[in-house]
Amino acid sequence: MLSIATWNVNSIRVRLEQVLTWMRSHAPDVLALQELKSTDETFPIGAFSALGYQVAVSGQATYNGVAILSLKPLSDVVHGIPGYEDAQKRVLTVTLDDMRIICVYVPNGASVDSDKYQYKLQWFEHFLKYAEKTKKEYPKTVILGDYNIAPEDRDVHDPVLWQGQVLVSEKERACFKALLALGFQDTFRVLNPEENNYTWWDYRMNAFKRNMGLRLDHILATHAVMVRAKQCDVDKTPRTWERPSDHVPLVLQLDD
DNA sequence: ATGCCGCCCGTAGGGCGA
Repeated sequence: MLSIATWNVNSIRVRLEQVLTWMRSHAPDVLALQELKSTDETFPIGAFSALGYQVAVSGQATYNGVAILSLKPLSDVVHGIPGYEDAQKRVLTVTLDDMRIICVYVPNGASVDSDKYQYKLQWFEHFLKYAEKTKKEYPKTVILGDYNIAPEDRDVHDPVLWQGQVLVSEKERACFKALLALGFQDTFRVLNPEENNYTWWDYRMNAFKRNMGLRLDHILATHAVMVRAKQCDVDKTPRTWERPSDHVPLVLQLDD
């Protein structure tokens, strides 16, 4: 078994002990992290190497920042989307054996009438080209992280309330569908066709207790990976801890 | 609803996230 997980931690400095606790009990082979809000210099590499993990990190002060932790050796580390200049650190790619792994933190978009929404859509066009190119070079590709898109109405606690809003809008969903059309599969949805589950709950309004959530974090995989996929599960437990991230881990299990 | 909560920077309160 190989387990591959993703978790938007909303500040690695604040969440370090929770991440370490979770890693000790789950022992993921690979953990992709988003929203580090940490520079490369302040990222706690030593804490993860002490658990036996190799670390690749693309940090940024205050906002964004992504990392990949792996028990197996990582190689061919690529920062960002090649050919697309972006000061925001949102993409990190590594190779593990013959598998390419892309950790992604898709822009939030703020609101559909904002410049940030336009940036999100434009950014995604570049990301689509990168995903397509990567899949051609690596038949076994996994893209995991915080997509900031709820793909369908069943991924939204109140689709009527959310209709047309950022994270749910048709243009954003078209971006996600374009990724699927390239040959990537939404592992959670394929393996749990009937399950309603979310990966993010707002800090406000007691949203977690009321299960007012969205499914924003995803692990996408090409067919050559999907044939090994056994389970993909949301772990809601860390959201019950003191001072949690607003996102929870998502874990994909692959047969050997 | 210019709201709610949490984090960052920096030491007040605005920017940002989702």
